[in-house]
Amino acid sequence: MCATLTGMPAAAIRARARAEMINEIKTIARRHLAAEGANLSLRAVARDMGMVSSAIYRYFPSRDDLLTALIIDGYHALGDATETADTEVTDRADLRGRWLAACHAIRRWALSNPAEYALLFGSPVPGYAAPQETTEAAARTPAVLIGILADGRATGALADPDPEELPGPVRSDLAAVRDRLFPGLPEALLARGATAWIHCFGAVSFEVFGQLNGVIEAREEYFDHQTRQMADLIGLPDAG
Amino acid sequence: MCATLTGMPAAAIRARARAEMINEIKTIARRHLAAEGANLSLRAVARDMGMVSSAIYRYFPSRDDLLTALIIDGYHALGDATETADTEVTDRADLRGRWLAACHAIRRWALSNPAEYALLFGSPVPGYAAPQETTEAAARTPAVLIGILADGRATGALADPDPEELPGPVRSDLAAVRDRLFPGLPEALLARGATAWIHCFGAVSFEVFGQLNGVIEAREEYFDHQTRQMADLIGLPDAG
DNA sequence: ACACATTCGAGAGCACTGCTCTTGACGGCC
DNA sequence: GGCCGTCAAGAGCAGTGCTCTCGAATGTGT
Repeated sequence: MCATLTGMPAAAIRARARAEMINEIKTIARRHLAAEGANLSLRAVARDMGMVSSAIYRYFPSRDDLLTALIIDGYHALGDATETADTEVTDRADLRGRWLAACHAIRRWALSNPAEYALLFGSPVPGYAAPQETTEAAARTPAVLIGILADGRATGALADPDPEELPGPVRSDLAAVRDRLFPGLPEALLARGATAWIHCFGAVSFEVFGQLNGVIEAREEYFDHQTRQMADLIGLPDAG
Repeated sequence: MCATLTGMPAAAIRARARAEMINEIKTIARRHLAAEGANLSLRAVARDMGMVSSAIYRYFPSRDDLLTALIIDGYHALGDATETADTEVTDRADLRGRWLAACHAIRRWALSNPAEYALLFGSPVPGYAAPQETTEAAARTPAVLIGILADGRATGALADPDPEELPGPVRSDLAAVRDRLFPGLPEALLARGATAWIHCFGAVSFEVFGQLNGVIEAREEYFDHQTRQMADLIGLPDAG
């Protein structure tokens, strides 16, 4: 292995070791997160790595920075899961199928990674303000959902809702989002998509945060049913 | 004041002092919760009371028990707010008006008590399992919402949705809830109400947990708009 | 009236946390 | 060989939840 490294400048190999170290810290931190929930202990992570706690601070200046890194990774993981679920629907014109696939992917990811999901969408940490990078990564998941609607409008499958159904201030807020991310999309269609996305988030949070305990047992069917109701609200047509 | 107490048996006056102590602890704990978020410190509460931390354990066997008490209080406060908002609508036949009033009351309470709201509906504490008492208190708020639908069905204002729109397992889960709380209500109507309630929870959580930051500024109008969309989904008629 | 039991607050102490600062060991670069 | 940046280690600070023991009240039974 030295053979492969001799050619590299010293700075590069150091940077490489550093990156691997950061990755290992994040991996172990994720494991702790999954096992014990949000109160992540730097010392415990350090113990698992056979290091002393102060050494972690060489790589993350504070616990919050570690959490930020995990949050960004989480948003990307969720975004990836949602994107692939959408792209795996071969019939691109099947808007409802794509919508359902994306929503189910969100739910599945959340159930597989409840602690990370709680980190992303649960109660915010008191003193913690999400830096700009997180909001960019966070936008990926709703972007997939709204993208389905944009596709539908582009092909004429989705009619433009009456813009008058939106209150003025809401319309201009949404217009700003539209201009940034989905040029040409009518605000009212964006609003319907946002409502459905917020419902999806609510349904997943309800389940992951335990509010469904003792009430609904057929969780997946229930989620599917609700998602279909919301697809109706958006006006997503059945396939074919 | 001794005059008012001399007649009481000693046990009663002790119990009274104890109850006042418990109330003061909860009040101060709530203040800390509002100021610094979920990581409530028993020692800080004790300091504010001029007591030593171990004395708190005379009244609450653990921090989790204090949290449980705060959670139950919170559910009741939210339930009260929602109930009064509904009952204050004088035209009891105005189902949509009652629904909107209740949802707005939920949002207002959450915005006024974000830390308590996070305690109720945010990420669950890792080792913490909500005892039975909390779920009873928790049921009050959705009960108000579903009660509006039950009223509408009783007066014939709300038609029964097609029961076939529900998957079998979901239907039997909901039937169990119905038999416990809303006898006679069709499962499909209950399902629509639950979907709208879950959306309401999602919209409020989205706002309280900061996911709307930098995206929507006209928060109240936006919430109102979404709630009206959901009222349409339920089939709530306009007033009159 | 005296002894007993209960209740309560205080204090010390344990094991743990995030974080800071200092120290000493490496390993390339001039 | 000397210099400098990088790194891990250790001690230490202030804080946490929680347990245990102690002394001081206070009301009760004899």
